[in-house]
Amino acid sequence: MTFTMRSSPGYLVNHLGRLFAAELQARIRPLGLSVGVFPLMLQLWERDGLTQRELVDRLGLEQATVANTLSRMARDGLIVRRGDPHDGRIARSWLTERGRALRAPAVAAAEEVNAAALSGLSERERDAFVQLMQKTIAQFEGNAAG
Amino acid sequence: MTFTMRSSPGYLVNHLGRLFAAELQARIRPLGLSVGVFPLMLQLWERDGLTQRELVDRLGLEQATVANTLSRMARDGLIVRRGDPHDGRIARSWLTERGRALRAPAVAAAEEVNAAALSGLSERERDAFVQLMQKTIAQFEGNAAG
DNA sequence: TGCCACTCAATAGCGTGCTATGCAAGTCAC
DNA sequence: GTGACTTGCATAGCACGCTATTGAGTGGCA
Repeated sequence: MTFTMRSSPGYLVNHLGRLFAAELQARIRPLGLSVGVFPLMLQLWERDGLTQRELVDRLGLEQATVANTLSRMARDGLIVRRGDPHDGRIARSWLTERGRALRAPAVAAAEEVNAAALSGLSERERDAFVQLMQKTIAQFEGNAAG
Repeated sequence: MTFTMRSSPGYLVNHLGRLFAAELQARIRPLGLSVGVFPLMLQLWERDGLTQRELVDRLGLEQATVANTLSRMARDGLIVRRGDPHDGRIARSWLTERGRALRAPAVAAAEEVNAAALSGLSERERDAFVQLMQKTIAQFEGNAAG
């Protein structure tokens, strides 16, 4: 059994990830969003005023990555960062009006991308696909920490 | 049906891609390789002396990405680039001895990552997973060009 | 022959991820 | 209360992907 890219799960998942990201990028760019900020926005739309640490824990990104992304988001007027009155180390991120207003169109865009990408699969296959990914992610995160 | 990250194929595939990449990175770093060069090395191990254009076509990356990656590979002594004697525009990439020697351990590392990642799935599930990814990739590439 | 269009590759500039490091603020031991 | 540890965030520097632009070489055609 020789190793080939086209049958390597690692390669396939990365390649597919790029395709998804490019498609989403194209659809949310007109809104002034980009793929990197999207997961952060999802969290903040859910609940405002999170700390950087909380975002790191929820998203599985590194602290430095979140710090950089928040900086861009602040620069682009999606959020404002304000210190916590009780703990001087903490900076909480709050959506601006503009950031808040993007929720519906952005989520719609993401749903469109998902639907288009999986349009060649049956309902059953789609569910299986999602479950296989969740299971594999759990496998990774079950090992070394999370 | 509300939108959630944990059930969004796009988010899952990207998250899983990062996990795979991190795991592979950790295993091939001791060899002096990184995840970005890996697909290019696979092509060159298969056949030496490819042009940048040929690599772009085989890998579905942008020309600029391949150019940058080849530069790093040359800097790190994995390849040498030599012009084509018949066409002055073309630069072909040739593996160095060192680059050539890394094939076996690098492929072994990738196979280990795949095996570890999918160790929680049955044989049947693994096959289904790979097929679902191939099918979804084909769906994407079937649309706008390839 | 001389020009134009095309192709190939390099480069600039940026987003998004990482590791490593530093600093300021809080906390705990004593 | 002081010193040491911990926690939260920022920054530097790099890999790796992208778009856009540039420049050099080829080839066709008037």
